[in-house]
Amino acid sequence: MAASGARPRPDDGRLLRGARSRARIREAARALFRERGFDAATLRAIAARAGMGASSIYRHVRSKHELLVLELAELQEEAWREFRRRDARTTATRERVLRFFERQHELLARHPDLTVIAIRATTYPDSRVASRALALNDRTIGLLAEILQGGRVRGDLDPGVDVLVAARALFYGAIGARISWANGLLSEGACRTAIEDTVELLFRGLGRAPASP
Amino acid sequence: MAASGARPRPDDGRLLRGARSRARIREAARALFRERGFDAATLRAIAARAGMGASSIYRHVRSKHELLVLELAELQEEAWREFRRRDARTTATRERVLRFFERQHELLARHPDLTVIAIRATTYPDSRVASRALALNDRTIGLLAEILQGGRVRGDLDPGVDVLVAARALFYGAIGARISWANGLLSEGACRTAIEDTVELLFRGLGRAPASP
DNA sequence: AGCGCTATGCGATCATGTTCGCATAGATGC
DNA sequence: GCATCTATGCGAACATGATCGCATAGCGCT
Repeated sequence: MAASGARPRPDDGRLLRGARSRARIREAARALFRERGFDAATLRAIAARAGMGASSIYRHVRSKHELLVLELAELQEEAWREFRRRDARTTATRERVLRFFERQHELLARHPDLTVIAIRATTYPDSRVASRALALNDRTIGLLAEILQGGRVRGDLDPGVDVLVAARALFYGAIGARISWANGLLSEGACRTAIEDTVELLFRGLGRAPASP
Repeated sequence: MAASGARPRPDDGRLLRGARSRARIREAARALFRERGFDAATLRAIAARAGMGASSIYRHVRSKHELLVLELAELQEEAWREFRRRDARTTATRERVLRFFERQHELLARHPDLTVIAIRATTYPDSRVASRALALNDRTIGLLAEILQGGRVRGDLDPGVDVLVAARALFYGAIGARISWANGLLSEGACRTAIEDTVELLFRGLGRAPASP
């Protein structure tokens, strides 16, 4: 593992070689994930494309799922950039939330496979991978909470709600729709509609009596 | 596969033997899942306990995950029985929903492993398994929708809400909390609280203006 | 140059879910 | 009773993610 201990010379030739190898591995993995999907992208194939033996990959990565997490982190970054580029803090909170899910969905829809496997990664015994996947989720939940909080201080939302709980509910509602979509039970449009419906529902609430404590 | 073609004699000795084998396999699988967890319950170990070779299992089951689905279906049944036993249709809808999640959680808490793997099963390439796992989810969503619908006709709920959307939101909210719990990020109590909070939130709604269309 | 040390790489090997070809036993038809 | 068919079972083999022990190379130190 390259990340441990003191590293006096960052220009150590070996470390540079390692960094280049890591880059090649990630590139190969990304390409193969997109070409064949996660499961069909064999470690041996990734290794071959990266120009090395399969076992060498484990010098740089703890498991195949870790490669996935790296890829997911990048996708998340991309979705966020796109969202932030167009986002205005003054927009109605509900709109902002909807826009966010739109951006996210735009990206995930291009990689249905990864969407599903991301969820799978969350269920793996290797707690390293699972918690990193969950951390990604938490980041998204955090962003949603931030949006909601903005709305709350602006008086856009019921001040009594816990924004974190709400953000979680929104997030997992979206996940649920995407699982169905990724399994072919929902068309892409229906998935988007389902997410919108969930947002709508959360804003309106189920109860008849509105602000009854 | 035993389920195909005509079966003139249901007392066919071979079929009986097959049925007994299936029963042994399921019993062995259940025991080992609980003793060691799904991943650590090797197919070869299951086979050994069932008194047969590993490959023979595949005469009765399409994959290891199918054994899981069988087990999950049984757990679901158990949770429902318990819920129905104590449920009264006249109770407040929110209470009923909370009680349902309580029963479900009681059971799942005894099998944290299965909780997680059930989600994983939902992400599997073998669409047979994935859709069966999803079907179980849909059943639960259906029950929740039924509860909500009962509340709606009784005037307990805002008549404008789509009970199915709401049921899904509730269900996936619970799933989200359980994923965190199963990964050790949430204590069991915190998981229950999180689910309750989600229910609470859904009933109250985020928006400030209550019944605005 | 020589000696350790560490990062990297590799082939053999393992564990495990799954598939395959073959064997057996029970049923059916003649 | 024999041929045939089918449900069941088995051991060998396969694919693949992961591990292990050993080799190599680049670095620092003397």
